Amino acid sequence: MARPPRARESVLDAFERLLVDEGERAATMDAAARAAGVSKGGLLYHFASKDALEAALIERLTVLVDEDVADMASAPEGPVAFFVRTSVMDDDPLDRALIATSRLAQAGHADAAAALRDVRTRWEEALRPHVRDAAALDLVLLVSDGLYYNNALSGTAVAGPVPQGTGLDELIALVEAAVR
Amino acid sequence: MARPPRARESVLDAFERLLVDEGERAATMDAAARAAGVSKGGLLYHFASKDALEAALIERLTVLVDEDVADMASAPEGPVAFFVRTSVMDDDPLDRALIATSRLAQAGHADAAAALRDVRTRWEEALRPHVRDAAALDLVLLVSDGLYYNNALSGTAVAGPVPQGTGLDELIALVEAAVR
DNA sequence: GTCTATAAAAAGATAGAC
DNA sequence: GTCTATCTTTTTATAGAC
Repeated sequence: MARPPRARESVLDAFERLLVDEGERAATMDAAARAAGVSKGGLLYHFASKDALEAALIERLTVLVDEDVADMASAPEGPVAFFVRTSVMDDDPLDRALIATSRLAQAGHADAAAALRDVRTRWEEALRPHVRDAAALDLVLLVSDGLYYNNALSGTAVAGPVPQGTGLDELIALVEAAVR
Repeated sequence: MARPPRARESVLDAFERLLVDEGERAATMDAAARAAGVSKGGLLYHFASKDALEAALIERLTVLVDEDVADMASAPEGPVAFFVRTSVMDDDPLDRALIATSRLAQAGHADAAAALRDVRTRWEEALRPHVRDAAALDLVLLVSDGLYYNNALSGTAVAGPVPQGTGLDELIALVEAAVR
């Protein structure tokens, strides 16, 4: 686990990319193998089943969220602003893993849905000390969820209406004023 | 179109229910036919292909959103409060059609994603006159998106953390204070 | 309008060579 | 570790009887 084989990582990357860019239907084992430049047999050496491939993606998400929660706690602009700002997809590894896992959850993968609920709970715990009350906490989390939801939709379609630049700064200011 | 055959409606209802309750993978034509109590051949008389079934669901959503936008304009508590409140799933036809279409979009159905973007644009137009500025409009829409996203996740898994009752009232008050 | 039977394609998975 | 070949199951779709 310390040094995962690069072919294995390539397959997982390709699987994640297919989920994000083309949706769950397109993310077959066959397509993931082809996109990673290996044969189906090669893929199956690293992931014995589709479920194993999906579990590996969820595990990747969990690790990335560990890092994110730590980063959030030490963010200079404060956890709330950091959290809302980083909810806007800039195509970083966490965003990709989150959208990909969301696709699995919507397809009916129970473990993916459970993982997403767990991620949300961890963010909730990290943010609670920094907002006024329960309604304020809901507001921050829901704005973040909304941003992710729109990012998730734009992946498969035309660019979504997610605020960027100045618009994003204004949104953050508005949220901070409401929850502080 | 004035009087759609009831068998046809049963199939569409069943397809929608499978999408919402069990996810896109479970929403096969076979499963929809069985759940509706007809044979596969019976289903195919009404919907010649899976794509036709999906298109009918999207059409259903469009009609329900027409009604919703009209209701919003005449809501006693005002469009913003009405909009946020009705974003919390109470299992009405619009909510179900919206979640079901969202599942298709995440699976990679381009028309479903386009329909959802169109729905969002129509809500945006209806709300714009009732909020202070662009950031306020973003805030309202994102909170709503966040509520739908959480509803969508709870469908396939354990009940989601969506505010209800007093908590919801407080959230609405917070949003209204921020955007008015 | 609804059914059964069947074909055709796609997806997941196994076996064994290299 | 990676490949090709093959098998099984599932899913979509067609044909034609009733």
